[in-house]
Amino acid sequence: MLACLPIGRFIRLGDVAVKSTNLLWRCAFVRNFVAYADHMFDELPQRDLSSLNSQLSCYLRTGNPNGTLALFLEMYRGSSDLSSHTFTPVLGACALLSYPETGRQVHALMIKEGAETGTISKTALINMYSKQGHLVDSVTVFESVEEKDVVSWNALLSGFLRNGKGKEALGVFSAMYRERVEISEFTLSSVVKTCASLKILQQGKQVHSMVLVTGRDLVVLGTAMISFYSSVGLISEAMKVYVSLNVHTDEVMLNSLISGCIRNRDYKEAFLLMSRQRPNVRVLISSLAGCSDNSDLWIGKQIHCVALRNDFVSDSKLCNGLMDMYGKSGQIVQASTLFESIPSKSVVSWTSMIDAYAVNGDGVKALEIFREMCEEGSGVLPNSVTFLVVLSACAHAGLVEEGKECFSMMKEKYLLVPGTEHYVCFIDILSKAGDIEEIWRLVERMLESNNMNIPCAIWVAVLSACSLNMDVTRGEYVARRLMEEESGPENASIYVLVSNFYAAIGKWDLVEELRGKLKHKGLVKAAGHSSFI
DNA sequence: TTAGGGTTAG
Repeated sequence: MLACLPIGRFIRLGDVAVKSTNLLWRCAFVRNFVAYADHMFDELPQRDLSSLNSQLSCYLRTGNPNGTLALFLEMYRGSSDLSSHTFTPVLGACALLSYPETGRQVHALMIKEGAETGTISKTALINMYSKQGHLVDSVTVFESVEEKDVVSWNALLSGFLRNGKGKEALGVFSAMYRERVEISEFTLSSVVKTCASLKILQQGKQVHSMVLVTGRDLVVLGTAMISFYSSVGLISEAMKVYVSLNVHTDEVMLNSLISGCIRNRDYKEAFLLMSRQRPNVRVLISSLAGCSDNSDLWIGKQIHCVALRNDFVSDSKLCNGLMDMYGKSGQIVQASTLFESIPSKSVVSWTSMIDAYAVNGDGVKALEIFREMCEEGSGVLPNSVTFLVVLSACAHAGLVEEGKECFSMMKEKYLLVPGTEHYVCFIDILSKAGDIEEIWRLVERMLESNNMNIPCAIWVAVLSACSLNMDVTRGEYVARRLMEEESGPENASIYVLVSNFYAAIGKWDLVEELRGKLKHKGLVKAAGHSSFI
């Protein structure tokens, strides 16, 4: 990987705003940096390397990553004296601000300065890459760590978790056992969260036992356990954890339990718990998310009232939550009124509003808001979630040309790489328009560029398209590929899909064969064993 | 100087 890094292309940070063609970077740079660079450093009493490094991490710790980057820029301009202690907070700031190119450039500079070696520096790189979604780079750095410690392992584990790779995160946990790494409370915390994201009850209970055995950081780990039990629908178990810990003053823990109660529709308990502390913005936002998921307008309105009484409605994140709740409950007028009331609309505000129109069946209005967002005056740029929402709106409303336009705009104007979900959505748009030829051209391009490796979800979308458009030959090809690649009983939905395709084209013998196989697989039970070891 | 618990959009 190191050979691929842009050392030769390293540009002074100060010049990047002019030279980079990356639109996102350019906007972020102009908006955030210039104000800092001019004012902040003359007042520093000492300017030796050690005090400057402390200042860098101080900015980061106090929630001012722009300050970290601005000071680094100043140091880079004024001195060639940089140490590994300089780079770790800078990498943290890059990760926080989502400056992908800057992170790579800092990595390149670390190599140039000889500051890239050592477990701590490399762990900071593992985190930076994983926080920016570059898991492959993160893993490559991890593999290059000569003396891996529990922190570098934990960084790898939480990196997988952060990027939605729960199974891989559990794989890291197993590897830690194999390698006899002494796990820490940080490891357990990430594993609990992984179990929650995968909604795997048995493994989560196993980790709960480990938590009880270690007996460390029970407030933090207890909160993670409360979230876990809430997410698998066992709010009574979450409550037991809360009661057993006998810690009733920790706001984070109480917030977790309250939003868990809302998510599990235990409203009486939620409001009882809420009365134990002064309401705070965070608990209302997470409770609203629960209402959105449950489409529970009545409770959402109650929370809106609590927010009004406590003067929280000036908080734009809370407004986003309210807007989403109203949108998902079909109250488009209320959602729109809230949207208009937000003075500085973020990409989340815009995306929520677009989605509200989309899920209420008004694809045309969703596109109108999207276009408004893309105008220069809006001050925000659409991201990959925005495009997913817009493509989904086009798919549902049958807006084929608009969908095509958005898909190419995403790649060409906003330099965003479409993910699997975007392709699935786009294939759906083309399928509904009957354009199976265009779908196939897309598949062929993906086969060429991805070295024959296309995610299963995309093949599923293509097979649905073949089914809908009665393309028997290509459908059979896709069905064969899917059956070759997918073999576990956990993929029963693939069997059903392929079987439905054969039914649609009248090949009943194959339908029967598949149903037999599915039945057989369903009867095969795995031998009992520990889930992790 | 590195990792963990409760917030908003898919």
